[in-house]
Amino acid sequence: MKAYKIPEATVMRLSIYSRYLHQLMEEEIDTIASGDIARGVGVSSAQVRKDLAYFGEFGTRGVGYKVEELYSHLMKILGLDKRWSVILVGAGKLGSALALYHGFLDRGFHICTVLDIDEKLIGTKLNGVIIENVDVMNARIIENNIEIGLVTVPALSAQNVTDRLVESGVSGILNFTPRVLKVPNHIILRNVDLSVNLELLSFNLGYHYKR
Amino acid sequence: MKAYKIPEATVMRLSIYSRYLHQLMEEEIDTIASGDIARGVGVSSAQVRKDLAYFGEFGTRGVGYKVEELYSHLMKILGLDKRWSVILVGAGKLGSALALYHGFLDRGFHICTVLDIDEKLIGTKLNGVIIENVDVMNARIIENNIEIGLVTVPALSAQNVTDRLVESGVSGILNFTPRVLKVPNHIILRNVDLSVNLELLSFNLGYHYKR
DNA sequence: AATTGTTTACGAATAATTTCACAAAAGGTA
DNA sequence: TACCTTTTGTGAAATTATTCGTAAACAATT
Repeated sequence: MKAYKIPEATVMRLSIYSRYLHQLMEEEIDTIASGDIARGVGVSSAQVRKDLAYFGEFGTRGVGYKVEELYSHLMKILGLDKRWSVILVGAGKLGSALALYHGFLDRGFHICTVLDIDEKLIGTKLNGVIIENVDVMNARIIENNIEIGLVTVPALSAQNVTDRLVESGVSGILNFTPRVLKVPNHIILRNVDLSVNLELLSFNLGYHYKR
Repeated sequence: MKAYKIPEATVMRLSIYSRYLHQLMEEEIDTIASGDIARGVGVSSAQVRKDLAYFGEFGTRGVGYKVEELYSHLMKILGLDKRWSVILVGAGKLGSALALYHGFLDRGFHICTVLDIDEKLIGTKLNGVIIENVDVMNARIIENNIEIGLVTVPALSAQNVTDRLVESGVSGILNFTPRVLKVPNHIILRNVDLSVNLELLSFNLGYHYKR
């Protein structure tokens, strides 16, 4: 274990492993070998061990891993042993879809503030949270200790909203718009493209390599 | 150009490039260099050229690429020059979120059938499409020429729904459940995890490599 | 206590992807 | 026409990620 730079693919897989381990816990299985995890999530056993090796030694030779123990290690590594406060900016189709989706809360991401500029939306509730005017952004971020912002506004407002999120002090931003956003170095930015997966599927269905 | 196996990362980037080119078309820019695309989407110019090189020679040395021309090449490569008929199985929180999201239709993916087993949902409309009982799956897939299925049911039903989709003749499946699904070799399967991006963010925010 | 069968951890080997660097092609200019 | 500038296309090099192969560790059994 040396752990300087962890490959993104490794982190993604850890997230997958953790979900699989959770499933095993429900099935009351308490020990598992890398090969079983591998089969369970569709990678190689060497991959599983290599991924884990970035962070330490969690297993017992000849035995495997204690499910609960490994699970909590992974959750800790992923930063999911705490509750994250999240602000959602843009309560349109995509934004409200995300707000309604339970998968985030299940993993500790609590959308505690939802903002928009549309007067028709402001004041209505989304999954129990009142949609407010973007003007209150700074106040809400500070009072709720919000660290993560989800940007689901129209492309043209994306950079503006992002700048305001940064000024207000969030540390991470998940950008759902198809725009490249500029943020200072200390801010973690990730871009999400919902339809890219469908397009990958479309490519694989259609592209039967000419030549 | 040899193009046997195209890296997945390349296909993802093509999708990004295509969106950026579309933006350029709206701005009525008609020629662009790889370096500009690169800056626009946040990769290196060599990367852009390498990615394109898998599929042919689209540019003019000393000049760059004709925006519209490259755009339509990319859309063709990605299989987005046609309309895809899509079936959505599972009209719960996540399913309805996806059905309401416009981004899919914008890229040619038309969700023309939505199924569920919940009597309370069946008969109601989602984005203009009536939710029907899963019993009609086979009929709808055939009559609408559906090739792609989105699985947004609870984890426990996922494999069952998948099997039925395969039997009914879809060629591609996008799995939104946290389960590893088994499909025959000729079926293209992709797994999507909505919260994995948030978790990657969480990891990057939290993990300041001990040792 | 010795033996056997597993399974991890990890360095080494291999494979895949990205970046580099430059010749070749095109357009513009004199 | 010759020359200059720009930018592509692409092998080669560098980097990054994955797989392989095996020693070491452990449990179970005799």
